[in-house]
Amino acid sequence: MSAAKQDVFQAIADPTRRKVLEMLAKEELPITKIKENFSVSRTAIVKHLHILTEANLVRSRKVGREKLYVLHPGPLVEVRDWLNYYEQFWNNKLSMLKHLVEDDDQS
Amino acid sequence: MSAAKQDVFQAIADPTRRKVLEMLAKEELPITKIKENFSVSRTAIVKHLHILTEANLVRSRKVGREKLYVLHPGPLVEVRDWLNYYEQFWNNKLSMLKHLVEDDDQS
DNA sequence: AAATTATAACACCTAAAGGTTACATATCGA
DNA sequence: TCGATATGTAACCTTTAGGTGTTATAATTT
Repeated sequence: MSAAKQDVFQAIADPTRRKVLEMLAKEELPITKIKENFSVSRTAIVKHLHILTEANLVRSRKVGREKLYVLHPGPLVEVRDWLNYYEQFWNNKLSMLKHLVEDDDQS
Repeated sequence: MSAAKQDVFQAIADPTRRKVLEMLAKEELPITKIKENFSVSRTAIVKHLHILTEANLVRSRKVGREKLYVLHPGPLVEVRDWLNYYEQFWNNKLSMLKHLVEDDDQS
């Protein structure tokens, strides 16, 4: 009965959404306050908040006429777990894969 | 003079690309071999490889008529650094933010 | 009660993402 | 050299992402 949940990787792909997450990590904020930090419309921000909510990365509660959003970091564990698999490569623990991290990295 | 580089967060947002990365972490592979693991067309795979290349997540070299791809994990550091900022929340180190990780997580 | 403020709900637009088919080119093996 | 194999790429299609503006509803303030 659950609608197709938004993928956390897809949710954090957008720079605006990452910035929103950063704001909500520091404090609980209503939509209007969040919007103040961006040049896009409030409607656009609301859409991003919907996506973040579907990915379970934020939670909201209604207080008076305001809707307050806050970070819910739980799903980020999935990203961390995914990353952990690749840690071994830049940690240089597998000598047979040493060449992968030895060459110059122009990024 | 550099073309707008692909964002690594955007590059890893697609499940197919993540699966490709996983394959290339294990061994260097030509396009045709990569394609065998997916039901999409070879052209689609090539496009994904282009995006991964632009994000500098893979490297390739031509050997005979084959083009061999391999993982280049370097740019993943950016994701790790980004994640590290959020580690504190699920590590429960900031008591004032305890409520963020205490509630049930239905994911 | 009236004016203001915060959010919700639509309808709509454009560009990009992700996919396809078709065709061209290059290399290998016999 | 010829056929099979590997890749490059152009043209096209459909869906979605990210954005807009407008209108409606609910709570607050004066």
